[in-house]
Amino acid sequence: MKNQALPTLADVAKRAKVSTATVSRCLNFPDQVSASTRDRVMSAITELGYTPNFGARVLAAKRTNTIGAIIPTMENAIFARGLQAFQEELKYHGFTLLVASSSYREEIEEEQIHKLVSRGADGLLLIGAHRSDKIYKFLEQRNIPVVLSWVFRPDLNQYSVGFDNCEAMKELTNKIIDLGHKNIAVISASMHNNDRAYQRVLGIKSALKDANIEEQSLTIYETSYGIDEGAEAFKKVIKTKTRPTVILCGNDVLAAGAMRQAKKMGIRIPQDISITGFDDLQLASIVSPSLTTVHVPHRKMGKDAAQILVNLVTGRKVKEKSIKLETTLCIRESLGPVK
Amino acid sequence: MKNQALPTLADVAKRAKVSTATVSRCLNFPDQVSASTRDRVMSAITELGYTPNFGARVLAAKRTNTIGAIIPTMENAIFARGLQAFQEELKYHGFTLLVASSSYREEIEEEQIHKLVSRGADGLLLIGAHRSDKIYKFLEQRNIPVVLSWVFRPDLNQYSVGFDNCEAMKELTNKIIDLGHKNIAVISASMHNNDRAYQRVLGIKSALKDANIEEQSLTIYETSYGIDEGAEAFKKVIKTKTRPTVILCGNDVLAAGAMRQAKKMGIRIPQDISITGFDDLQLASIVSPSLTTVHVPHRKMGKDAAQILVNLVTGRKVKEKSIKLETTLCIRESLGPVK
DNA sequence: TTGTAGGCGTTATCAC
DNA sequence: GTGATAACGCCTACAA
Repeated sequence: MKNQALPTLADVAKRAKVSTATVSRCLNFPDQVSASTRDRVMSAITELGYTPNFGARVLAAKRTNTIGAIIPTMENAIFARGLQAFQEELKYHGFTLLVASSSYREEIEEEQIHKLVSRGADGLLLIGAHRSDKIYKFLEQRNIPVVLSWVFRPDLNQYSVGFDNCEAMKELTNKIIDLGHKNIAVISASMHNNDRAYQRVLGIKSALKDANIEEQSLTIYETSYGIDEGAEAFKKVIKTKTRPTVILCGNDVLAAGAMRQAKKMGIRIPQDISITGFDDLQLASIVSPSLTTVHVPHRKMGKDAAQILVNLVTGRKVKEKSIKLETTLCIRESLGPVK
Repeated sequence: MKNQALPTLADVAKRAKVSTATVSRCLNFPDQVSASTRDRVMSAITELGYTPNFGARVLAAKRTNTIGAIIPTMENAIFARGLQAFQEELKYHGFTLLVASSSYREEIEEEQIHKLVSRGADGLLLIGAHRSDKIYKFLEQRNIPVVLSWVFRPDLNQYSVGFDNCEAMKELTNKIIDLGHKNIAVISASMHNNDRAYQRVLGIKSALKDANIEEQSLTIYETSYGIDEGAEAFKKVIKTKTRPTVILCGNDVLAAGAMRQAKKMGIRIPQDISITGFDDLQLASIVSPSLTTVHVPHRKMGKDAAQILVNLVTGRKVKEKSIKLETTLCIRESLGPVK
């Protein structure tokens, strides 16, 4: 009852009075078959409501036309949007996307990588570069092409398409220093296993150094992803001895939380304190005051990553190992000069 | 070169000096195997870096422990968040999630349904109820359990877990009428193939009727999903002869767009015009004025849907065909009394 | 252009 | 507890 037999290739073949090989060809290489038999086969297929069995097909053909992607979380709009573009491009090339999420946790990501590979993913899109050598070796041994995104890391022996997190944040920090800010606080995502967050903070430090501002005056607060987390962090950060005149947040969501909390506490932005984000989510231009942030070319990143992966998987050459995309500063109302 | 042979069950068996059957048992029913041989097999597995071949497994076992989900778009946070909960619950039960998106288009959804089924999805999560009989028949014939979410539709012969879109919107509209509003405009998602949008507008009409307000005074503007679309719609709607005193938006994103445009045009919210949304995305409480909206229990919906699907797929009984979840009104600053 | 037949890596049913 | 072995549904040389 549960498994009433589904039609198979053989059923179609019988009905169309041809061999299974011919049916298979109709599906995979239609022009190797004469028009008349093809018609006969095709109508047999629709009459029977036949759908090829994916498992069998994979087993026999050894490729799946499937690309896997692992993102930290679907709840973060920036990944979702990049992935949408990635998927559209894959589809255009006849590939299917398999998504998994890691909840920002390294061991879960490894688990998901194994799962996607065992499901026959022909290639993988991963976010960021921080992961164990072991897992990179595993993928190499399995001959599974990997593209890292959200980072530009020519220093690593991996394909990557993304932007320089360090440089982007440094640029923003320079701007902030120009405005006279010296007491700077940072609300960052956990840097431990997140090289994007780490690099961003690195960018801040580098800018400070260039400006001869001592690192001592830099308060860094690490927290996890979320609006409430941003708000909570703001509470903490605001009470450091020398109150910061600006808070650089590692992403827009943390910044939105910080802004919410500031308002709640009657602290005016940017008059009393400036706040900046990173990502340029839609919400950045909607909140008021509008949020100063760094625009990330998520759609282009997704599309480029898809193209590279398709090329790698189909055995074509890929010129550059790493593609660098530009970010742009979005100076909006939430950043003002220090008084 | 491309496909250096991966270790198979047979390789493991040889190395552990047992039969393939035993290795298979170690993997699937460990306690049917003696501890000593199990240890031997397990170490052989790690030494070889063996991973089971998914395709072969599916072919032989006829089930995939995979549930498919098709959402309109990953870019809409509300779906992404519901899906996250859905996925967590599935994982807890040992199932894997396969996601696809339809771009709000019926024919693409059908295509994706076929794809997921051919990939061996044991069950399917779909959003809303609007789709052809043909596709429902297809799924029934294939014996694939389906759960609809985002809607509560006891009138249909399908499992569903969600809320009553009509009732929820009616409740909000009643509140609005209480505040004295009579000139009402609606910015809705396209209703053509979207029963959630359709039902929401139905709720508005129903409330008007109950209050003896003639439908003539109701302006409905349909548009597609997006902030910019909401802004554009606002421009149009605001210039109807009798300018509305309130605009009900079909979702928070459209509402955010409308608010942005209102500000741009110097129209004050809620003094000059009230605006409401639907979904209660995080942005609803962050924008200012904060957005009056309807809270949707997305996480519970995802979790419940996962549980039902797991039960159906594993052949267990499911008591109720439709589960109704409650929505809650979130009255915030963007809604005021009519002057 | 079409057909034959072997094999892909597992699972599961038997015996032993 | 363990081992043979027959499916599972499709692809793809190789032949015709």
